[in-house]
Amino acid sequence: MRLDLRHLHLLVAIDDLGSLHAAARRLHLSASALSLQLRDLEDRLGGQLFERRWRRLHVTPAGRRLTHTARAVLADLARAEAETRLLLAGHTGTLRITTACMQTYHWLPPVLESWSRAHPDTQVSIVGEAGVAPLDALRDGAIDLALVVGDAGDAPSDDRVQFTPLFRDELVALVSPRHPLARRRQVRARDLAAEAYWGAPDSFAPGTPLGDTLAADGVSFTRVTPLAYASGAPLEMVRANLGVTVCPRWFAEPDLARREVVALRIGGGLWLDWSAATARAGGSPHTASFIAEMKRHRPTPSAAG
DNA sequence: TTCTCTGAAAGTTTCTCAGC
DNA sequence: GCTGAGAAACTTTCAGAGAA
Repeated sequence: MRLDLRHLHLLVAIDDLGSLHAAARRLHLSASALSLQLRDLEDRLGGQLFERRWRRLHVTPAGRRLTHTARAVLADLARAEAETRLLLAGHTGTLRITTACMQTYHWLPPVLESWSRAHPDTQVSIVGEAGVAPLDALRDGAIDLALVVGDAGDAPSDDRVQFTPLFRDELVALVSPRHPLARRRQVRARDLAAEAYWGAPDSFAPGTPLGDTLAADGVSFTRVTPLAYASGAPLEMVRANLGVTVCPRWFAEPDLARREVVALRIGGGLWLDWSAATARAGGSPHTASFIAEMKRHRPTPSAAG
């Protein structure tokens, strides 16, 4: 069994466009050539990748699996090609970063914009998949810099990783102004546990500030709807008075300013210390200037509570 | 010889439109 | 609104050409 690059291009083009004819136009081939390629690929794999329905091709579950990988491989290859061109042209390379928390993408754009203007020869690449285990990615050399919660005191002892404190922000509970808890300035973990929770379950996983507070009170959320913070959906649910969510105060600052939600301190206050983790040796020479740029754009003390 | 391509032709399905 | 004819669009198959 041997998959060629042309097969990957074929899969993605048909999946995108829904027909062999359109895919052929995109790939600058004849439809008959693509038909043969597709049949060849299906013969090699021993099954259908696209279901022929009338004049359209619909991807099968098996085809979807392979198409997903084809997209990733082609995207990776395109990145590698672009970076290689930059290197060959004398540019200084790429700064690869990741973050352990999707919420940071709200303040990263101005950092990226400002830093890229000052470093036009260096491309910043956000390695999203490394966010799952950023320190591992750092040790493996897959990234140059990771935005993480915590510092050297929280991480397992490792001489290869260096932490630079960036800022501290407060984790608050958000409710609608119409919610009964909205009249309070402060809530206990057990008050929140009785509510419907909208947000990522890993935000109250064991070891997180919220998870530890819930555990200390001997309670846990029973009605949880997993939603990505980056989608904005948890805040929409809170605004509709359908429950609570917990996130950094600065993240909800626009909604707080418009009085569309109310922020409540949890217990005596839950705090997140954000750091930039970098490799002590062998990393990109640009990490220091990027960290300096992040410090310039960090959430302000008033927004961070 | 093998692989990959093009072009022609056949067959299928959808779209459009006139006629009822 | 329904029906049928013709046009258009599409996939598939086949024969043959060109490159390695």
